[in-house]
Formats: sequence, structure tokens, C-alpha cells
Amino acid sequence: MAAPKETSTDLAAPKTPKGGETRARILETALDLFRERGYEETTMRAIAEGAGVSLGNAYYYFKSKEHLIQAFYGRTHQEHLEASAPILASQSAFKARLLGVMNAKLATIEPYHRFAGILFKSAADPESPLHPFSKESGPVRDEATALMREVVDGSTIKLPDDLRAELPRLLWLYHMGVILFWIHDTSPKRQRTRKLLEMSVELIARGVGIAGNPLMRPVRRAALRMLEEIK
Amino acid sequence: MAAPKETSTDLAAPKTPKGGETRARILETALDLFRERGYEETTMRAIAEGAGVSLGNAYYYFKSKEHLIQAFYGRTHQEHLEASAPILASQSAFKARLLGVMNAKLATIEPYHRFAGILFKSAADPESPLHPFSKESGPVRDEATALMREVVDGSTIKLPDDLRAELPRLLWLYHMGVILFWIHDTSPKRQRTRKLLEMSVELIARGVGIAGNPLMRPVRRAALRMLEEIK
DNA sequence: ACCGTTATTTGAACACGTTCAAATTCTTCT
DNA sequence: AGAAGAATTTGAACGTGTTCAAATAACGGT
Repeated sequence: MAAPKETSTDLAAPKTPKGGETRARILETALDLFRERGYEETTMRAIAEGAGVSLGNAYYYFKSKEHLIQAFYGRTHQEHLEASAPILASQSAFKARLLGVMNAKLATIEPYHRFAGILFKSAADPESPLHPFSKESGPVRDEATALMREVVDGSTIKLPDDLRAELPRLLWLYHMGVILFWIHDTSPKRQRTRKLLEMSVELIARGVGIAGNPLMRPVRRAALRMLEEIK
Repeated sequence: MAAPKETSTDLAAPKTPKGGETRARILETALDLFRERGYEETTMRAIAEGAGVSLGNAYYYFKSKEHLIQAFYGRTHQEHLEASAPILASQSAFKARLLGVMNAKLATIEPYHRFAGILFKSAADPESPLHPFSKESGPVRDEATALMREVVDGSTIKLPDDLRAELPRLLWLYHMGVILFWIHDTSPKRQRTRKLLEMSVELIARGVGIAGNPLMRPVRRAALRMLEEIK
């Protein structure tokens, strides 16, 4: 397993072994507290104290409280990649691959359900470094899209080339939508999200099949042209 | 035109004429400042000062800074309703009605583009009173969905009943998506959003047509069943 | 081993959102 | 008109995220 290199999005990279340790300690403490108490309830002072550093020191490594979330983002993505690997290695059907990868995602983030809301809180704030389309989120977003490309291209599904090229981005969007739903899902064991996943993956598979039909070509072209427009 | 009754979502309803004036003054000042400087840059103290009241007084009428947004939400929705009326009265084609209503929406919120980001910032925070699925947003959401139902039912489009029943909710979701895009759109005159609107409305019309095809019945049923599941 | 430079760490300060008990004003009833 | 009660308004206080100048520690070259 490759060293779980932190994403490049965190601003103050430590330039000394000791600095690295301090930084890791802060992040670890923060994620623990977030998991236990939630985001709003966790104060920067508590994080600093828990990590055994001064308040200002925490800000030396993380530009803001939000940037701690960014780090969390990168970390769970890494875990998701690792959890997805066996599925992608063993499954060849598109539906199974997509379902497996999505389930892996939910399993990865489940421990953080209480505080995950905040992760997307800034999704629509163009000023925030956090929103999924921001430059700072770029690397993680690209990797996540690449994962979806792997889901598609590693499968046995037959697809017109234009759709094949664009589908990963669409699946990434879909995956964001599912997470949005998951955040609001308080049913036991996230049953509702599981149900949604099951049904939506089935629908996507069917929809993709239909979209591949030659009769659909004009519509498909129009849709893809629109996606091109807004990229 | 009915009195532009404020939505019921703001907690401290004034019980005296004078109270009503104060409340209105605060809201007016807040929206002005939001428009001029943006949300984060506007402080509650500045709002209070601008409205000529004390800081605590502002909190007597608005439970929090976020609740001022809720009020904004209700207000622009009212304006949108009014701007939509002539379109709904004059157009009968589904496409024209949808496009008209969506354009009206964008025109209504355009002055607030700078600060609208914040409006959706809490879209994914289940704790926030602001997110579109919250109880406090319920009334506005229902009214907006009703508007979409009016778009559909007042048009000449032919639709299977099951789809007709669900389509308004889908269009509401679509409308949220467009706004999300609009928030991030910094192109001159929001050209990119306009382009997206044009193309997406066209696609929706086509898609709805296709979905109505008898051959699509099984897929449509599956899709609607899923929507039922997650309602 | 020393010194300049760079990296890290500190603690105090600031501005902001929010709360609340107390003061004031308004309304209503007699 | 006056008193009791309700609605409104105030201002000070608290806790939070964030900033920053200054102090300390680590490093690299000589």
C-alpha cells in the first residue's frame, strides 16, 4: 500500500520531520473530535489542547478550520480507493462495479456521518476552498473521476465512444448526489440510501443501455454537447 | 396582487405596528448590505447600526444571521411568482413555460448573485434551518413545487399520469441544480447559465417526450418507484 | 563550535455571532 | 388617568475563529 500521501491542498506543508509529526497530531485529534462531537461543537482550542499545541500553532499548519475538512476529504478518498481496489479487480460487470464502488464509498465515510454534513456545507459557496468545483478540491475531484473511469473502462459494457468519454464525469456527479442524500439519511443502517443505491444503479445501467441505442443518437449528442458547454 | 406576506419561517413575528416597522427596517438594511458587500462581510452590528437599532434588537426579530437569509428566500420567491405570472398566462407550450419561468427566476435573483452563494451554503447541512429539505424551508419549497406543477399542468403537453404527478418535484430539483450552476457562473451576463438553460430545457422537453413513449413504460415505472422511495 | 537563517511555537489580541437580564416603551383594562 | 402586563429595546458579556508580532528551536554552512 502506497504511503497515504496527504493531498496537496493543505497549505503549510511541514518542512521538517518534527513539523510533520505535529501536523499529523493536529489532524488526528481534529478528526477524532469531529467524529465524536461533530464539527460545530469542536473548537479549535479543543483541537489544539488535545494535540498538545498552542492555538496559534494549529493555524500554522491549517489555514482555517475548514481546511481541516479538506484534509479529511483527501484522507477518506484514499481509503475509498483502497477499498475499491478488490472490487475493481474481481468484478467485470458495469453494474456490479458501480454498485461495489459506491458501497465502498458509503462504508468509508460512515464513521463520519454525524459531521459529514459540514463537508458539503460549502458545496455551493464559490468563495470557499471546499466546494467540489474549487481549485483546491481539484486533485481529489480528478482522482475520484478517474476512479469512475476505471469503473467504466474496466467493465464489459458496450458504449459509444462519446458517451464513454463523458460518463465518468456524470458518475462523479451522481456519486455526489448520493452522498448528499446519505447525509440526510437517518434511517437505521442507512437503509434508505442503500435502497436508493440499488435502484439508481439499476436505472443508470438501463439508462446507459438506452442511451447507447442508435435511435437515441441525436438526443445523446445534444446532451453531451450541453455537458461540453458547461464543463 | 396579494399582500406580499412574509413566509411563516421567521420566528419572532412582531405583535405591534411599530415592531413590524422595526423588523422591516432591519430586513431591508440587511438585504441592502448583503447585496453591496456580500454576506460574510456584512456584520450583524453593521445591520443593526444601519437600521438604527441595537445589536440585541436585531436578534429579537431574527433568531440568527442565517434566518435573515431565510427571509430573503421567501421574498425572492414572492417576486419570482409575480414575474412568472405573465409568462404562465401567455404561453401554453411546455418548453416556453419552463424556459420563461426559469429565466424569470434568474432575473429575480440576479441582483444578489454576489451573496447568493451563501444561500445554498447550508444546502447540505442537515442541522441548518436553511437547507432546502428542512422543515423551515418547507413552505417555500412547496410553493416552488406548486409553481412547477402549474408549468406542467397549464401546458399542452401530453403525459402519462404517473409522470405528470412526479414531474413538478423533478423540475424543482432541476431548478435547484441550475441555481447551483448560476452561483458559480461568473461569465458576462451569465451567458453560460443562459446557454445551459436553453439547452437543458430543450433536453428536458425531449426527455419527457421519450419517457412518455409506451416502450419506456418499464423504465419509467422503475424510475418513479425510486422517487417514491426517497420522497 | 558558532552564527545567520529558516521553521516552528507561543500567547495575547481582535472581530464577530450570539445570549440575556434588565430597562424602557407601548397597550389594555378599569 | 393610572396601573398591570406585554412587547420591545438596550448594552454588556461570552465563546468562537482568526491574526500576528515576538520568542524559541532546528538547521546548514563555515
